[in-house]
Amino acid sequence: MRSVTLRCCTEGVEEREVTAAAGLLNSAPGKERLLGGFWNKAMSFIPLKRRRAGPVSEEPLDSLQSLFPDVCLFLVERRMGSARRKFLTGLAQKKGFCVTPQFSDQVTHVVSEQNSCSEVLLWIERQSGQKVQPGGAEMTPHILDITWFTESMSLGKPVKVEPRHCLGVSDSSVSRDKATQEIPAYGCQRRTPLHHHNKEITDALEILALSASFQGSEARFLGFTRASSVLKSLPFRLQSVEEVKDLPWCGGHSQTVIQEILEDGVCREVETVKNSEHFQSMKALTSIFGVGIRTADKWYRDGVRSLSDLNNLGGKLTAEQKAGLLHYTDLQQSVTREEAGTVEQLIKGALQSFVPDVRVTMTGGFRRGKQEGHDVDFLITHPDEEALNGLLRKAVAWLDGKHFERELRRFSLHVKKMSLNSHGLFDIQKKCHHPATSEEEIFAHLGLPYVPPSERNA
DNA sequence: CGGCTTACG
DNA sequence: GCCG
DNA sequence: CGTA
Repeated sequence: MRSVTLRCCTEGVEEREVTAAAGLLNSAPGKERLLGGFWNKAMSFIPLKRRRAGPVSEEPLDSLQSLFPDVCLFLVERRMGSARRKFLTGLAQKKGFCVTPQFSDQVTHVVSEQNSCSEVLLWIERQSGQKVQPGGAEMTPHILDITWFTESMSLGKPVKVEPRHCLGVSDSSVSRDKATQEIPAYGCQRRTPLHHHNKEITDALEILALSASFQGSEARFLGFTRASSVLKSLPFRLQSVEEVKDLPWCGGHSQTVIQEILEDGVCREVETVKNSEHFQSMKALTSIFGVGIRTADKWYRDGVRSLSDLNNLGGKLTAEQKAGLLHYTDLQQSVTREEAGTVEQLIKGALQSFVPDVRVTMTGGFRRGKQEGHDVDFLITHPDEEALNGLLRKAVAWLDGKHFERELRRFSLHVKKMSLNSHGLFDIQKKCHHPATSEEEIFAHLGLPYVPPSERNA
């Protein structure tokens, strides 16, 4: 096992991390040290005296009357889930929209997420017993995608209904051609499951990405990584290279790779890279904690090829690298999901014996559904801070999945002109922070459909 | 042809 | 490497 | 420069 990372948030204190040293859990004294080691540090972030949760100014319901009398929303809970529906309802009400919990003929805008039009109609009919006829008589509701909702929330008023917001009237009228479906360009606009249909190809592209980074080209690394990410989000298995011609990021070089894998099962360039001494050495050397590309490459030019060659390097190692080498095998061990769960219970139980209302949430790879990982991430939070500062900082920490997070920040900056940093969203042009209290609100404010953690493996 | 996440130790 |  |  590699490490346990805790992000600790408390009132008035910047988010801080405490990382326990590696391999401790495996030994009996290790457990002691695991808890003892970062324990005091972790506890020191939590106020000794529990502050009373401050007077939370609950907005009275009658102040939430609709600003838009001719608009009545109904949110379809199917595939949205009650928690998210509740959240979106609150968001809309805060912005002055009327949202009805029950479908009725008062409803003007039906909003759904991940349902087809016919699914929505069927669902409403079964739930409410009412027949809905979209596009028929003039007083019938719009059947809309969540995009209409998020755009309206961004603007603070109902946007004009456009064809792109509407779910197709009949499923057959919508093109079902899998090759022509629009795949958005940013990873944070797509759902990316951990397990997908084109692993052979994405593995190949990721080898080339890694190789590019070993050659010092972060840019080419990104190129291959984005191509790989797009293919991970495809809901089907590629059969021909033609199918990627219109996909973002799948340009000439990537297409060559894809075609070769599809036709021969292997790609010549990828095999060459995998067999190359530089690639193998760089992979071995950078696997040492504290050794990055620059150091590894310098060592390579000095003739170092493997870990054992490092003994001849003598004192040329930094303290961190010596530690990295010392704990090398420990650090290489991986943790199973079950072990992570055990650690979670261990930490949760122990922490809560001190401070009853502390909350422990697992984040990182396991939250995204991975069965194995090289570290376990937790977020430790305390209600005092939640009441005061909201959940945003934690939310940002939740937006994991390295590439996903990177894409989210790039989208935020380039499309929305907002910087997404550890303090939340900062509007560059208006020079102001946007009040956001949860992970979902970040997506909403960026006008993005919500992507659950398990689909952030971009 | 410029740009490619962000912050921290 | 790929896009705007 | 390295880590996440």
